[in-house]
Order: sequence, then structure tokens, then C-alpha cells
Amino acid sequence: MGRAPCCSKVGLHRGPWSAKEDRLLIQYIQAHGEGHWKSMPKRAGLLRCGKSCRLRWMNYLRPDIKRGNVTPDEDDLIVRLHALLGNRWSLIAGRLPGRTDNEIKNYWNSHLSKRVRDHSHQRNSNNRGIKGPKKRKIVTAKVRSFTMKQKREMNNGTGETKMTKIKVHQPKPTRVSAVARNNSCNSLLRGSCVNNSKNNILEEGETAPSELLPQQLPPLVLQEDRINVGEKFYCYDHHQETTSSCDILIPTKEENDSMLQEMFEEYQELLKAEDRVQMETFVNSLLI
DNA sequence: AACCGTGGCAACCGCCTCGTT
DNA sequence: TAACGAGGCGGTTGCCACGGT
Repeated sequence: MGRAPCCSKVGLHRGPWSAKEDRLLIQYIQAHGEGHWKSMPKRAGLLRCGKSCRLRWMNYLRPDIKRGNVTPDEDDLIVRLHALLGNRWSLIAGRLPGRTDNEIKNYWNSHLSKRVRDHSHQRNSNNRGIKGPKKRKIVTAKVRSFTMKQKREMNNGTGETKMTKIKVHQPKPTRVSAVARNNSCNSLLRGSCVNNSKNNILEEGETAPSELLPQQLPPLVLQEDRINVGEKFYCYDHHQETTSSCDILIPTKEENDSMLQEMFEEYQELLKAEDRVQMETFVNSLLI
């Protein structure tokens, strides 16, 4: 199966997009719509590969994109969704209107991962009666991030800061199966759903105790359609009432959506109540 | 003023899935 | 059923701006 040659191999432009290129891409998509990325650059008069065009459009030029100023609510939501979904950025982005997977990924990597790590570290340290890490560096980084964003927005000519309360949306149609590609699903399983302690691995034929199942799912609703991603686990076979060997437990799409829906309903309630203390408890409950 | 280290983020890369033939 | 191509995803890279010294 051949992969499309990357830009460098066919002498196309790479690196930052110029204003002219942006204009060409926008004009083309406004006239002809999205899709057919492979042939688009040529027809739009761009010396870029299709992937590059798609990325530029999806992450930067799309008119419905909300850039910068991640609100505290969005921030909380990202943390919670990450605790639930792991590094499934597109799924997380699907719940945050106007945010792209790339932006959320970057935001997580540069802001939240450190905070969550520190939070976790702090909690561990507190448990042991040891002082937690200094926070100074993070505060500095956040301040810098804010000023840089402000500057960029000033340069864009908007200069206004919008603090809009986010709405909870159904996810965009997304390929859930992407989870099976790498270890990113581990955080989903280990972080919030499944106790992966070795003692809880079942022997083949053994009945699955309810505490082994994903916590937010009713017990014994697991079907046989789990995804194999190369890590030993066992599934409960609903019909034969036995466990059978499979590689890992992944909620089905319906289960996943149902979990998310429940979570968002709870979240919306807290948003309505505007109870920051409860909200914090709610968010903290998801920090690993 | 110059240099260096760090952080943010746009863009790229490589792999995967899905639809089509 | 296999091969192929397009689109999508997450991980990673590299540039640039900023702050500290």
C-alpha cells in the first residue's frame, strides 16, 4: 500500500503559510467546498500537498474556529475529558465547539499536562507529608502565554477577549477506532475506567467481578466486540456467561457516548449552579 | 546589549482506517 | 478478498518570542 509522497519529495512548499496562500485556499474552499484534498492544491493554484492544505484549513482557516483564550470552563472540561478519553484529541475537540484537536493537544502539552502532573505529585507528596513542587515556573509560563496570545490577537486586529460560556455538544462524527492505534488508550483504561492491577486480571472462564468493569458502565454489559490493541485482558462474554481472552477493554461507541452524555449532564448542572467549589471537586475527582 | 534557556504553537510525519474498485 | 487511495489521527519537530542573567 503506497503512501502519498510528502511535500519535500515532490518539491512543494513547506513550512509556514503565507497570507497569499491562505487567501488562495480560502477562496477555493469558499467556491468549491472542502474535500478532495489531494487534487485541491493544484486546482487552487497552491504549491502545497493536500495534507498540508487540509491541516491549514482545519486548524487555522476554518471560519468557525475560536482561537486563544481558553476559558476556565473549557480548561476544566479538557482536563475531565482527557481523564476519561486519554489522548483522543479529536474526540475531546468534538466536545469543544470551535476548538481543534491540534489546539487542544498543544494546550494540553503546554499547560495542562504539567498542571495535572504537579497536582498528582502534590497529592502524593501531601500524603507523604513532603512539600510539593514549586509553582512559580508554571505561573510565569501562564502569564507569558497570556501576553503572547494577547499580542497575537492584537496583531490580528481583533484585540477583544471573549469569555463565552461553553455549550456541551454531541461529538462530531469521528472515527472512534483510532484509539486502537497506540498506547494512548492506556490512560483511558488505567486512568479512569479500569483498575488494571495485576490481581484483577481474570483467568479464562472466570466470571468478571463488577469492580473490574469500567466504573461508569453497568456490570456485565460488555459485548464481544472489544478492540485488540496488543495488551492482555479478558472480556466477559455476555451470551456464554464466561470471560474470554481478549487484549484490552474498550467501551463500545454507544457506551462511550452514554458515559460522555452522563458526564456532560453533570457538568452542565454544575455550570448552571455556578458553584465553583463543587466544580473544582468535580474536576479534581478526575485528576489521576 | 547580547546571549541563553524555555515555552507556545503551527506544521510536518508516519501510521491507521475506511471506502472503492 | 486484496489492493489502492484519500482522509484522519496522534506524536513530534522546529521556529519564534519572551524572560532571565
